[in-house]
Amino acid sequence: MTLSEEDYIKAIYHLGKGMDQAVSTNSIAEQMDTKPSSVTDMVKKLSEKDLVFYKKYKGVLLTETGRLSALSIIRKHRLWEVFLVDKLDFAWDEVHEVAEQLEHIKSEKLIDKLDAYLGNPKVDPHGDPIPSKDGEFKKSVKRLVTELPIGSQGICVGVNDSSVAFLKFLDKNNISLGD
Amino acid sequence: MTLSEEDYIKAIYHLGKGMDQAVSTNSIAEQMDTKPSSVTDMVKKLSEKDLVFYKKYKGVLLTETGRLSALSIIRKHRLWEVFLVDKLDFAWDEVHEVAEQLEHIKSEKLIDKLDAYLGNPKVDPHGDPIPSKDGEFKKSVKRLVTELPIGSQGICVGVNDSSVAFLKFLDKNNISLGD
DNA sequence: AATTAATTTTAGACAAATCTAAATATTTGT
DNA sequence: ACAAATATTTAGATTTGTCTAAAATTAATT
Repeated sequence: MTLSEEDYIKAIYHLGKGMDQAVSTNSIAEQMDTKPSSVTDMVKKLSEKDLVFYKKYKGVLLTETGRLSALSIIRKHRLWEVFLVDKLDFAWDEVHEVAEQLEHIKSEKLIDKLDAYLGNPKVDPHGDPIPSKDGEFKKSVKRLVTELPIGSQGICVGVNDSSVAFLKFLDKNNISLGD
Repeated sequence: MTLSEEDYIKAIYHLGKGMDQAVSTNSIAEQMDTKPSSVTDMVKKLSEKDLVFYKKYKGVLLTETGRLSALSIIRKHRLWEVFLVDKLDFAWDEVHEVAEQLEHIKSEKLIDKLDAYLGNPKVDPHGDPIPSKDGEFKKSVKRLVTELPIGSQGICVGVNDSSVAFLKFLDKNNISLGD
């Protein structure tokens, strides 16, 4: 799988929310910052390789193979994010761009060893779940505190606003990741 | 700089032994497992970008910019090798292929932080020196034990034969990396 | 020094991934 | 339900990195 193919598969996965939702050409183009015509071309190629189901004008859907490929890429992305934050002291909001590159490194052994080295983490620094080697993971239900009914409980897994001011505010109120 | 350009620059550096030796089209082609005609094309492009000096039929030489680029790539390659061996428990002879991919990751911050995390190592797992951020490094003189005059001293920085049998032999004789 | 051999370059072609502009389908609004 | 708007695909072109085959240059040999 080429770098570009991987990017498309990942985008289709995210837009289709895991699976079962057909994804439009235009939405892929927007997500990937490219033109719809380019998407059509690539989607044909992915279809040839049995990574997606594709019917002209009807949108696109990942096959099981495609879904597993997407999860494998997401697994790598999130493991690298954990590495960057836990080991290299990156801030939450600095890791995405670099992980975007690291996720394409091809070596199963590397990912296995990295996973073990990080202590087999189950979530990334943003609280998103890390799929297991065989593509299993529990969909995390993330909600804004403001949307939680009063009295209910939850674990803090991330912030939308990562400005210094807001992080300081959280600090003052003794709220941090994992609480 | 594209991935392919980086590979060429690195190959030219290695073939030219650091600098000052003009490198032939054919030798680059052989090193990179490609055709001489492809090398000619690429070398023209690198010349446009002032990464190499190029005179038709006369071979190729890195410019100062080219040399620094090469050293930056080599720095990344070797730091990643240290990471793979020291932190992820890879064996000496397993790291090259993966480091070959990791060396192309673009993020200065990443390399700075990785360097610090690894304790600013000066040599990679094969005993080759790691260039500093600004391209400084001392050329290591590596020699085979069999070539050393009797009575002289040295530090063991690597092996040519990494077979299990030979490594066990070294173990029995209490010789290990760094001794 | 002239001819043969080796190396290097050019010319033209190809695959991958993209683009623009035009054509075709589908959806929407009334 | 049909015209207008929107979405999607096709056709043809471009860029990057590569290739083959042929031409040009340099090196080697007798």
